Amino acid sequence: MTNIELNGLLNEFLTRWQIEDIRNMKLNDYVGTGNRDTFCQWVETKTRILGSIKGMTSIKFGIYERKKPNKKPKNYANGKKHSWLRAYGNNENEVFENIKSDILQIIKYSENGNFNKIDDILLPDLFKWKVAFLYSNERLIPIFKRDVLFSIGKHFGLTINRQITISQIHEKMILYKPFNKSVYDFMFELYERFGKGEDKLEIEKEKNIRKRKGTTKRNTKPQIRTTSSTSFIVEQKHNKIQEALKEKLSTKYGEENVILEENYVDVKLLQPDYIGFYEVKSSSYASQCIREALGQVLQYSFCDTDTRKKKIIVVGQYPANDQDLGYINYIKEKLNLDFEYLNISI
DNA sequence: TAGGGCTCGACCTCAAAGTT
DNA sequence: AACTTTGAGGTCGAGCCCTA
Repeated sequence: MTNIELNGLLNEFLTRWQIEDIRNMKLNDYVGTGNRDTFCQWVETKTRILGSIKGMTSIKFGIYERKKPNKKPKNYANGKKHSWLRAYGNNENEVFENIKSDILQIIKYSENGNFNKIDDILLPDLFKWKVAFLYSNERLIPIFKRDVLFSIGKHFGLTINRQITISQIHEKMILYKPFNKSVYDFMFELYERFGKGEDKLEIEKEKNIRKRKGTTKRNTKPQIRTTSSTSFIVEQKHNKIQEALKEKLSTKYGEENVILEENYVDVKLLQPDYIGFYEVKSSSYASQCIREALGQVLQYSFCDTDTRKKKIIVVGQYPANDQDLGYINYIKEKLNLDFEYLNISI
């Protein structure tokens, strides 16, 4: 499974389960026996290769449909067909609405990078952090098993006691992710070191399964969809950032000085003493945005015939972290460019 | 080619350990 | 003490391969 394929699977998930789909979701779209297209099926099984949350029972979803309606587990609340965590309410509908609103919260927090707020959500860790990962724009490392997380946390210098939160460990992992490695590469690396023996086996097994399946018809389908869905998601994000940037610049400099999409330049800003070329990128890390944008922007500013001074600004969604800043300074130094990185949150 | 045996994944139950 | 989390393990059925 290459990074591109993993990324394609993620985008397939995000295309199938957009926020609107979740808002409109009914209980039987969420969990259900025999239905392969439920949200929980996607999170647990279809995207298993993006970080497994197999192991615990279906109660990790907060509510599940029992295969044998008559066998009622005594630890949970039971309806005719469903069982759920008592804390979520007294009947199926109430419980499901509460869980749905929690899931929407998780997605919102995750998209905005407010990972510490996710700790307080009632759903079991395994499931809620997988959901968070899927919507995090690859800004979490997909490792979810408690013990493995604890070993990793310890390795990164955290004191593991009962006060430690999962988000703290995730923040550490993100911090230590080398910027030239994908979250999946880093996940495999960490799992190699900190996953227990049996877990390693499971991953090996999965790898083999994927390899074998790679040649069958079944696997070509998602790959074909991959390309289109990738650009779909990326485009959506790009447009959102571009809109937000335009708003911000218009407010500050006046609408008449902000030009969209002229000669393929995402946003151009006209000022008496300079022209700003803004190139918008949707990647998850500042360094990546810069890498993708620089060539383009240099060319635009070179081709523009205006004699005013030219400023180049690469725009991404997230603030630059320490590694990104190092990269930015390096480029500035080496290339002697009037160049900035700007983040616009959406 | 029917059917026995086997494996594997999916789903589920149980109970111990942990938490509040 | 009551409830939640978690690992271990059981059951079921689909799919595969082998053999009569």
